[in-house]
Amino acid sequence: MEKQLKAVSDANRLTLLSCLKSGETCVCDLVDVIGLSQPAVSQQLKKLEEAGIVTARKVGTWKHYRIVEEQSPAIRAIIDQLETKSPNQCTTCQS
Amino acid sequence: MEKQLKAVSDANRLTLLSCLKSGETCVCDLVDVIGLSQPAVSQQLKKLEEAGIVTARKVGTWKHYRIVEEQSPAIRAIIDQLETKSPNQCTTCQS
DNA sequence: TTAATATATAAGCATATACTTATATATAAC
DNA sequence: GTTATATATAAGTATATGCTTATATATTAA
Repeated sequence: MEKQLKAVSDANRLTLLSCLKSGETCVCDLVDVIGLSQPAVSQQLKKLEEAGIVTARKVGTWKHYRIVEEQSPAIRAIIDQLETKSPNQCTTCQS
Repeated sequence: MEKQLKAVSDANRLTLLSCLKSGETCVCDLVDVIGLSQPAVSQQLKKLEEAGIVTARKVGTWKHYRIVEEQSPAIRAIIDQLETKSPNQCTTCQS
């Protein structure tokens, strides 16, 4: 429980989750939204993944992240409480 | 939201909340449970208080902390998911 | 095969966090 | 008033966190 809560208790990671609420999103689109460097976003996504909150699917060079459906009630409630944010989709990585 | 999540994403503070689920508890009893120094517990309680998750009532030299009833769904769900832990009550500060 | 692109990992660094010990404050007991 | 007790605050320090830049890896395109 602590690990999952640590994973979501960060403004940037909450923003990532807001974006992922709109559906599967590739890393490059998330980078545009967050306004951090690509490695920073990659590292944040890794934390969310290690906590079991998001998962990823590789499509060519791209990687599409999404929120794991099955969640504890607490994590579910946190995600539900986030606004949904729709990042612009880059033209290259639409699958 | 971030502030509240940061406040609860710590093992010791989650344990404090577990204890407070059993009802109003004075600091000295919480110190016994946590096994940290008294100042450490005091500081953790302050974080929870500043996040609006707990509140306190002073009774003489003692201070009784309790969980704030009204909570956002997310924080509510987190607290609900914690087990209830009943700390031993010290003989002096029973009010 | 070479160049370009998407993502991940590594290393370094600045800031945040969470303890500790020491001390302050407030109340109670004598 | 003096002493003891409960709690809070302050200062110091070790570790964790979250960026950055540089580099590695994998895939695609030419």
